[in-house]
Amino acid sequence: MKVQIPRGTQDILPGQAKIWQWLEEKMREVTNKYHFEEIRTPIFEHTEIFARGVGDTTDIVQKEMYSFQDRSGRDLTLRPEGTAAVVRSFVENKMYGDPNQPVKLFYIGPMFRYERPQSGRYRQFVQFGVEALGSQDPAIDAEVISLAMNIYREAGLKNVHLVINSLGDKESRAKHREALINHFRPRIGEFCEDCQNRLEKNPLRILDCKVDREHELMKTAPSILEYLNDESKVYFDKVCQYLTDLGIEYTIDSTLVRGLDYYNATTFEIMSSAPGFGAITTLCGGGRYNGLVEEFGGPETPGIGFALSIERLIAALEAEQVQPDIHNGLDFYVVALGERAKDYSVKLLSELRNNGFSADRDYTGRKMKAQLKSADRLHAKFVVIIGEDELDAGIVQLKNMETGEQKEIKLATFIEEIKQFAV
RNA sequence: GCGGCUAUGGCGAAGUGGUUAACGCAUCGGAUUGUGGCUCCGACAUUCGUGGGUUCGAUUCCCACUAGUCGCCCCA
Repeated sequence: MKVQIPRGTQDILPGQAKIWQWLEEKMREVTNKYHFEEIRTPIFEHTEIFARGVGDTTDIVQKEMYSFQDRSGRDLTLRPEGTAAVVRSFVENKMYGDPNQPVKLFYIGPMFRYERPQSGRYRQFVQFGVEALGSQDPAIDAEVISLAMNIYREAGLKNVHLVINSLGDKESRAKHREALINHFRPRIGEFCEDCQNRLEKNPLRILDCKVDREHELMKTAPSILEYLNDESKVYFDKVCQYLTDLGIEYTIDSTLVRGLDYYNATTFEIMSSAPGFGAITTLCGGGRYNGLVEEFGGPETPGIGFALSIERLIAALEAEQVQPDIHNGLDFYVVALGERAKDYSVKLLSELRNNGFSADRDYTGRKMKAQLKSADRLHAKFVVIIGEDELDAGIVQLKNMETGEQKEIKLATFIEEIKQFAV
């Protein structure tokens, strides 16, 4: 038997888990302020949900899904992203009938994609995401973006920047796509192999090719922004205006393309510019998905959301050397010497814990010196020492590990006295 | 799916085609019968990712596999 974690997954050990808890707490605080409420959907769905929602032609659906059949032959897939499932739930639970619109939801949980792992990319990773369904007010776009920026700020990141774009509506996109193909097709032979493949599949992608970035056709390529109809243009301007009002800096990048089919109108990414960060700089991606609810059989309902990866957020924290404010001190460590004292320490520990203190002791039969060393290593604030002499005298020694001071405490009034000194 | 690099004790890390596999950290024990952080002494890899090959002999060379890591595609 191979005792080995599956590829692209990771154990989050106690030290790291503290950082996760800290971040999750921050996220709950922020979403609470913005009044988004948590939704928990299953970790797997019918494969159809993602195929339809994310798009049949996307890389996610074509080559990255963890799909399987259950014992009854149902086609199921471990969720590769959160939005499709949230929209499925929105429709299935008829949340469009909720008098409180828009419906503002957030989720946090593992996602799965069958990819070759590298820095910032895993097969199981955790996304935090937000979805606002039922409003087409540019102010909600700005609110969603501001929420994301807030999370990074609360986490303590400095080197993040927002990139925003508008893909317009279906019609604008189709026209732009056609214009791009016409622009590149006559001379596509001069481009790299990847770009030649992109021409029909996703011509927008050609624009952020790293190989051919100096080609003259790149500079003269039609921009999506020129193809926006008046309505889309006004909407996008308004989103940008709100961002400015909120004091959020951004850059407009008309080549910003998102890899999922459901996006339209506003799209955005938040990237890390921290030095030493890996090749993958996208921390967060999101956008509008008007039309997705209808795709799942619901009424016409606009939506916008984003997803961010906790793993990448933590990587960014490390790159910026942000130290989360995490304390894990132990209040008491009980040093017991001899069988009788060890027996008694069980009671002492329980008393301490029942009074709200964190407390631990040695269970490996170490000598006193080693027990104190353990207490020191665990950053215990106090050590309670109990041996034969103390037991006979009905006392314990209370030692302050920071100052080294030590005093006797009567067992009869143990907790009362402890509370005086330890609080 | 494609490519580069890597794989030695709990961790970090030297090393050699030949027989005792450096060192540092951590850990444990002792110096100090019951008092931590400093110091000193001692202990701690029948074994060098797995499988195969070359060889009198492989941890060292070759191949495959597995895993890690970084990058491409694409994405969070």
